[in-house]
Amino acid sequence: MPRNKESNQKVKDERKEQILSVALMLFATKGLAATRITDISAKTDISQGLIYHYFSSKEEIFVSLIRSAMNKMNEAARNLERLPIPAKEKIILAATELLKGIVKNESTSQYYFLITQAALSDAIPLEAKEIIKSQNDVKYEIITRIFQEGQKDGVVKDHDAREMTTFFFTTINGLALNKAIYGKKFKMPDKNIFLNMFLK
Amino acid sequence: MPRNKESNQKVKDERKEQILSVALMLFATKGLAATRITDISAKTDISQGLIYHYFSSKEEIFVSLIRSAMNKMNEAARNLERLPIPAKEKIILAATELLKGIVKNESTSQYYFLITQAALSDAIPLEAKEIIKSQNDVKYEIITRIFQEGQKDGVVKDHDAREMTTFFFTTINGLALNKAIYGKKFKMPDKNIFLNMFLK
DNA sequence: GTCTATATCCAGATAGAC
DNA sequence: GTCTATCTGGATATAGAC
Repeated sequence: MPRNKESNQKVKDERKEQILSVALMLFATKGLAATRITDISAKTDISQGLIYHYFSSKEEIFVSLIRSAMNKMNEAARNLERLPIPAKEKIILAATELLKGIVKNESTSQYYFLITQAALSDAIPLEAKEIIKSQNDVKYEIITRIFQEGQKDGVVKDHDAREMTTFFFTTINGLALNKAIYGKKFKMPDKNIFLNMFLK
Repeated sequence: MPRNKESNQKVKDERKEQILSVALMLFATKGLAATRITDISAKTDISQGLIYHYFSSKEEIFVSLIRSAMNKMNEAARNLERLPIPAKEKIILAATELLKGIVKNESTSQYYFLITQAALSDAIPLEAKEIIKSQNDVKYEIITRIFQEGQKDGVVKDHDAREMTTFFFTTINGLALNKAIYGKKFKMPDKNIFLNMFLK
């Protein structure tokens, strides 16, 4: 009965998705250690025991979220680099999309906090830390290259490109955390202030 | 025996300081929930039981740290505002000192993470959240006023002052977290890139 | 696949001796 | 003031019935 197998798989995937989405919210608002399996089970209406049918531990859920967060971000950065537009436009587009993502998409700022948490805290599965260590540089390098290209074009300021990249991501990260803290009360400031750091 | 009382008080204060300084380090690297009283007791060489002689709970230690972090920051902001120098100099001084603090002083970035954690996480004593809520605005308002003064002087860019303040602190916060993540490998970027957001 | 019940463990906090 | 020993609660993870 291949038919049944397929739909079973689908149900299984949906359950996993459901667990992951609730876990993301909880990990982002409470942290890994303070989130109990019972919290996840309550918010998903999936019994405690059943969660262990889909994931072998709380940590595995966390690692799975970190992995997909990093994949999404790197994917977006690679797509940006490939676009057939000038460097300046890429920078403006990146800033616009990232800020928009923070404002509109709940899960974006949640992902940022998850990664910050994972990178910072010792109380995090080693596997999560290693994923971040090995993949975090990807987007840094891409943006640095774009800045350098912009400098050749004469439209990007002549500071060290790598240092500008540090400001680029730390500021985005800071904003995402601020949005996570203040929620709807957070008012996104004008992106042109931000772009002043990089564009002539 | 007032003499004895005094020196007893001194020992008591020292013990409290010792507990607080270890707790700060642990809360910043593991988070509140994942830090166990036994961790604090091990690193201080103070027995578990004795810690409860000085603080009534793990949460109280945390709240105490948050309180002194907010006090220090607001104190610094107030001192800055009082200085008899032009707004532009105040802004440069603030940026310089804040970035220097992040690089030099271990505990500075630890405090930043503590506050971010406390503001973000639901798994934090209400009292800590309330301290932050009621005191966080102080430094925002001070810096906003300084930006406005600088705009009158014609040396600060004509963006909305409050929005610049948001960028000011979110970027500082982002850098502090980055420093906390990368430790000694973190290279502080040139502060002039940062100042480009605000100064003409 | 799904639930309920439970074993096991561990952390926070307390009690009580010195 | 300081320690060791202990109580107690609660959370992870498992077992076993349906």
